Amino acid sequence: MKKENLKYPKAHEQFTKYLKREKHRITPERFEVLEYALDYDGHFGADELYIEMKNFKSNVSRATVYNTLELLANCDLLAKRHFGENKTRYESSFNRKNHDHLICVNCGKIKEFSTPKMDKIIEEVSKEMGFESSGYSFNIFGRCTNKECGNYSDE
Amino acid sequence: MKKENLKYPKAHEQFTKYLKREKHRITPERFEVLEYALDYDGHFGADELYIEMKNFKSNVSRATVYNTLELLANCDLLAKRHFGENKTRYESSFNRKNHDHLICVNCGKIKEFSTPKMDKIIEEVSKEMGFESSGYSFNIFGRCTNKECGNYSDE
DNA sequence: TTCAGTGCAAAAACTTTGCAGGAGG
DNA sequence: CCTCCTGCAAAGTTTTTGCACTGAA
Repeated sequence: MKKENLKYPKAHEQFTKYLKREKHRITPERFEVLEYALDYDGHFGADELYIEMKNFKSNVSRATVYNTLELLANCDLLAKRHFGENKTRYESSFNRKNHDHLICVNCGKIKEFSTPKMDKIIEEVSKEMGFESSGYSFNIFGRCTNKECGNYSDE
Repeated sequence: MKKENLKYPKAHEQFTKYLKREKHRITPERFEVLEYALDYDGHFGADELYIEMKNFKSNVSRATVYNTLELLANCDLLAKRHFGENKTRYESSFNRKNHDHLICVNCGKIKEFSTPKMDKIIEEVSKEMGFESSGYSFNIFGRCTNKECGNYSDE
């Protein structure tokens, strides 16, 4: 069941431009992955998205999902994340501002935050170390201090 | 070939204390992993260390290496790292000060840096978000700007 | 027409688990 | 003596690869 009407025309356009520029072919499967990825609420792993798509009767293969997520990350429609597990997670970065993460090691919840100070630090460090930065990851691990945190589920 | 003379008596002591406190048994295998881990130059994965130990005719099993590295991380003799690959890396944090990492996406090299500003940011964010922080990871990705960077090897 | 992209399944890379036997406390 | 720990191998998880076929340009 392919989706007929595009929910994210701007994202489609951006992806199309990228694919042309990098001389990748424009295929319906790639746009199908795009739609599901942007629809996904929160962070997801490649295999999770694949399963989700299978549940909705999509025929896109696992290999294509992995391949396409990589492309979507390359053109900044998705952001790659690593939260200390041995798997790559993605999240939509389409029309969202940059942010970093607080990860509760007790309940597993992930909160977002952002601070303008990071940019300055990265700039300073890069200059000092002879480095041209293209991205970063900043995760704080710890525990929520609110009451409802307590029932750990490892996701 | 077990190592007969201990290269890291202080670390042994610290590990022993931890094992007793947490009611884990004190076994020669665990100390053997400790020695190899602290001897390792730079960051390493669990399996890498296992192979290294095998090469030196150690009989310690894979499961024990994985288990022991986890224990060593828990008592702060090692630090766990995730550099955007889907594997856990460790590095000695015994007698070393905290530091963050610059990762060259071109040549794979990892440089270390540290800045006192991170502590302040973490404190501020934690207070603001209702969070009790116990650790963090901060990696900057980009490219070295020096000449010898150019031959990418994915390690 | 051509070759990159696809689907599928098999393999790879890393980690965890089950089990039986052995040693630490 | 009672478990916890160990070694081994098997299984689990996530990602990548090989191959034959298809469809975008």
